[in-house]
Amino acid sequence: MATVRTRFAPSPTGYLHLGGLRTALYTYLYAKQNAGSFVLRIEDTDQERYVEGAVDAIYRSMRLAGLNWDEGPDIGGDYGPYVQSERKGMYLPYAQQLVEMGKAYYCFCTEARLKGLRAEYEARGETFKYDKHCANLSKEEVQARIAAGEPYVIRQNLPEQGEASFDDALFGHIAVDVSTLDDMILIKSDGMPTYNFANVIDDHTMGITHVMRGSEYLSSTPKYNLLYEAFGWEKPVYIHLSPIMANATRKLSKRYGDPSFEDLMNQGYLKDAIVNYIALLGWNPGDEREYFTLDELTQAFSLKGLSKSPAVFDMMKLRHFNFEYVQKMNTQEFEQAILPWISTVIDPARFDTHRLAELLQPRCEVLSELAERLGFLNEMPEYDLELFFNKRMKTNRETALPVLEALYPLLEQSPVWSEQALHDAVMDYVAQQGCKNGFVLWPLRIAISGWENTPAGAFEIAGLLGREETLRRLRTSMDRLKA
RNA sequence: GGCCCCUUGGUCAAGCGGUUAAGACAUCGCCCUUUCACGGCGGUAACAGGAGUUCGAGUCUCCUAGGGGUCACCA
Repeated sequence: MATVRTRFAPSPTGYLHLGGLRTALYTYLYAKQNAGSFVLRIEDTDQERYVEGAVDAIYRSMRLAGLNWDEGPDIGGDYGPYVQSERKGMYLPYAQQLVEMGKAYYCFCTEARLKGLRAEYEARGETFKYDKHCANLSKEEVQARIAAGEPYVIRQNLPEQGEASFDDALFGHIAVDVSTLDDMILIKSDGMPTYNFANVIDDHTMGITHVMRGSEYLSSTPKYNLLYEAFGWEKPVYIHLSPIMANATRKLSKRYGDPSFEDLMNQGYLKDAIVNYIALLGWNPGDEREYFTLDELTQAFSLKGLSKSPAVFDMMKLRHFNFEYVQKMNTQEFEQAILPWISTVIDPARFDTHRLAELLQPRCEVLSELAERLGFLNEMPEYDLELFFNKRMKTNRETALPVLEALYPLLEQSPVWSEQALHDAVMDYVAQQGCKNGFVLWPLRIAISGWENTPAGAFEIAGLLGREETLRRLRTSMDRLKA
C-alpha cells in the first residue's frame, strides 16, 4: 500500500478559524498515525481575497498547535512549489489535454452575456446552468480568437446525462445526476485555475492519498471525479467533515465574531486545551477518554470515530478543558503563564507571585479572568461596611469591631509574619473564645481585603500583603467601624 | 426552489436488532468549607414525528418535519 500523504490546503484569507484548525488536526493525525506525510499547501488562486499576513498567521497557528508539516511553502519538499500561485504554469497544459479529449472547451463568453443568461434563468425560476454556447467552436475559430487576444476561460465539458459519483469514507456513496451540474470553469481568464481544477491537479501531482476537507465540498466532489476519470488517475480517499457550528443553525464564523484559534489564545485559553477540545468536536475515541496529548490523539484517532452530523462549539466545555489543563501545569509553569495577565492589575514585584500562583491555580479556568480578581491586593478598596454582615457566620458590623480589636495586637505581636504563624495566633484566639471559625475569620478577611469574595482566605491575604499593609488596613477598617 | 447530506438530554456524544439508553460539560440539590473556588455524593434531562420490516427497532426501509450544504471567472 502506498505511503499515506495528506494535505491541509487553506486559503490565505485570514486567521485560522477553529473549523480549519480541526481539519488540519485530523489531517495531521491521520498522516502521522500511518507514518505518512502531512503537506501544507496554500491555495491562493483568488488574488482578490488574498489577505496580507494571512499565510504567516496560518503558519503561526499551526506551529503553535503542534501541527508541523513535512512539506510546505516555507520548508519545501519533493512536490513543490506548495503555493498554487507559484504553480500557475502547471495547470494550463492539463486543461489543454482535457480540451484535446473533448472533456473541456474554451469559452469566450463575456460577463455581460453570462449575466443576461443568468437573468433569463432566474426569470424562469430555474437554476442557472451554462448553456454550452462555446462548447462547439471549431478549433480554428478558437485559435483565431485566442490569437486575437480575446479573453477566455476553459470549462469542463460535462456529459448531457448520466451520473457522477464518488465514495466518501464517512458519508458513503454520493451520486448526483450530471444534468443538474454546470460546466464549471477550470481556468479563469487571468490564467489561474479555479479551486475546482487546481485541487484535482495538485492532489494528484503531489501524490495525495487522503483528502480531508469541509463538507461544503461534498456536493461538488462528484464532478471532480469526472476529471480524475478523464485523466485516468487514481482517486484519493475522500473524507468530508461536518462543520463546527456556533449554534444549531449557524456555522462558526469570524464574521459573527466567533473566535479564531489565536483569539482564544489571546483570551487566556491554553493551546493544548483548545486542540484537545476541538479534536472532540466531531470525533470520539470510542472509549471514555477525554484528555489527549497530540501524541495520544495520533494513537487514538480513527476514521470510525468521525461524526457525520455538525457539532456545536460549546465555550463552557472549552472552559472546563482549560481548567483541567491549567491544573496539569506545575506551579512554576503556571506562575510564568499568569504573569503577563496579572501584571495588568498588580505590581508583581510587590507580591510573592509564587504563592499567588499556588492560590490562583486551583481556581483558574481562563487566564484572562485572573486579573479582575486581584484588584483588592494593590489597593484597599472603598468597601461597604455591610460586607461585615454574614448570616451564616453570624457576623455583622457590630460583632466585627471587638473581634478585630482583639485580633490586632495578636497579629501585631506575631514574631514572624507567615501564614502559619498568623493562622496559629488567630485560631488560638478562636479556641479561647469558643466561637465558630467564621465568626472571626469572616470579618478579618473583609477588613483586610474589602471584597466579599477573594481568591484566598484571610491568612493567605495577610501573608501576601505583608505585616505593615495588613495592619494598616486593619486600622482603617476599625476606624471606619467605630465612626 | 433543484440536488446532496444530517437528526439520541441544553451541548459534545456512546450505542451498530434484545441495555434500567453510557460518559462528559452545563444545570439543580446535599456534603466539605474562613469567602470564592476545588473536591465528594446525588438528582433533573434524550432516541424529531409517522408508517412499515421483525417475536423484538434508537439501531433496517419509506414518508413527513426540521436543520445544514451546494447551485460563482470563492475556496
